[in-house]
Amino acid sequence: MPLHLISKLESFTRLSVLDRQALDAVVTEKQRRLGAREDIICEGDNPSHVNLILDGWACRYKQLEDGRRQIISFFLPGDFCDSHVYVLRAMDHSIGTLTPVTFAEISRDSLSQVTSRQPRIMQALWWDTLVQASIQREWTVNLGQRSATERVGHLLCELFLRLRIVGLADGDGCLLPVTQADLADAMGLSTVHINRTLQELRGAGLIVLKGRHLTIPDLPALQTASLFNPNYLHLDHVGRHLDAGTAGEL
Amino acid sequence: MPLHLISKLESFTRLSVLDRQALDAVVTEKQRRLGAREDIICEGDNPSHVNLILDGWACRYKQLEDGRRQIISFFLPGDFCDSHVYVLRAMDHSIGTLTPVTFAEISRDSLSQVTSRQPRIMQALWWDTLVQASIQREWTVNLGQRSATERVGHLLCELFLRLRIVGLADGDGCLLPVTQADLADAMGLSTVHINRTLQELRGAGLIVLKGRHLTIPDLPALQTASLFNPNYLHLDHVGRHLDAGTAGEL
DNA sequence: GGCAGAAATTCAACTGCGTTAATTTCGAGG
DNA sequence: CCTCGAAATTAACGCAGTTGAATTTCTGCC
Repeated sequence: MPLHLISKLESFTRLSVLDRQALDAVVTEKQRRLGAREDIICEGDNPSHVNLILDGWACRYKQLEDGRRQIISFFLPGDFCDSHVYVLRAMDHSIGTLTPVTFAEISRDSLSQVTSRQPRIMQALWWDTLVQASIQREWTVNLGQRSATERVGHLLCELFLRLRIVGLADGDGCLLPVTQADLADAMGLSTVHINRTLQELRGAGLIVLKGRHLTIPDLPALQTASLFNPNYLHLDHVGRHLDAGTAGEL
Repeated sequence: MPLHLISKLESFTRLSVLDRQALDAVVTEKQRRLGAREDIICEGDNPSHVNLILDGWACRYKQLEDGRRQIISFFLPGDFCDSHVYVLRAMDHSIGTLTPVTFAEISRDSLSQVTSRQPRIMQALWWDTLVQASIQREWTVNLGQRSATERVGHLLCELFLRLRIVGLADGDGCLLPVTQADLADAMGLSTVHINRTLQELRGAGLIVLKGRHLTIPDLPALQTASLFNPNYLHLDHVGRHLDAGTAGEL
């Protein structure tokens, strides 16, 4: 049961075997797979269920009438694309894949059944939802205040830590399966300048980026250079669990 | 009972007399008042209750170590500052007043009691929460893609419409009780450039801004100029209710 | 009505990032 | 191994927005 979601939720609270089984059942119910650069759901659609990314990277994005595109958030394995969307009448943005993606379609009923029967899961999903909102706020700060270098550095710190809690980091590195154009759309910069910025980070020895693999040889250094403060990811519980030696290697 | 929150929620769903009474009780429980430029709650604090703005303007903000400040969102009368914050261990941002503010401190228990007893309220608060998240996403687009003029125009459209659904607009205008420095911190621009931008919008006849009062003589024109699409505010229900002649003038 | 501090406005010099476009490298498929 | 399209890289030039500082206009208060 290699469920990234579980590994993430367990960084917040401990789940019982029953909890895990319940989650597993919900996720197994209906799965879909898409190739890279396809839409999972489009602006204007009427959302009927919740999507959970199981494998691959996706993103939320909006396209302005004149073609400009903003990537609003990245979805990594274990991320929900909007629990509770169905309260709203129509999607105000689209969700698309960046790489080939496997995801679970969870019906409104299944989800509310699990959460009402397993209060731990309810609590954990709440935590996850709040963290996602917090990440969105941090992006506002990132786009509003940070220079290009700080901004990109900050994003790389965030993605690395997020991948780490779902068990997708390898030591001091991780996969970064997106193009520089994608990064540009996310950071509100041009591709040319993203390229310049990455060179600069490489030149300063803060990152090693070859092909689709990112290494951060000195995370604290990159964090400092990017004015990155991890508190917004609310990982405060993680340490304790790892120390207890229970979660961590799921 | 001049509760802006109620007027907002009724733009989403109809509330019963009981619903309204319940909300009123919760809000009356404990109220506080602060002057302008004070903090309601600070980064690092452990949140114990939910705050609801009753009167005045506040904002969410983050301050970087080197002093740069980003306003992450504006809170208008009727806005909740994070339902469910208390799930998290510590605030990752601060909430401060921009004008003198009256707000209600709602305890975790009171809130969960109301929502469990009045499902309509639960549903309406969910809608409100999702709309707030949607606004945060739109700010990401705003900061990432729009030019200074579009960006400021977009913000003014948003604030006007948000004030309108809580009954605080007067025809084609509303109060705008914030300084240009505040707008600058929200838009990721310098005060100098905010000033230039406002001049430009004035020059184009898109806004009239005198003292603390804003008039938008031709809202569709400002919307077009700002690439503003109101769908992200999810007001789709409002029209129907107003047509029915029930809500609107609360 | 006058004073003090805050807010708004204006100016000029400067720069970070965008734009356009050309060139090189990479990766998947034949 | 070769080819083709996508992605990455590089360079030159322009502009939107910044910085710092000075000036003017408000606003609240005595």
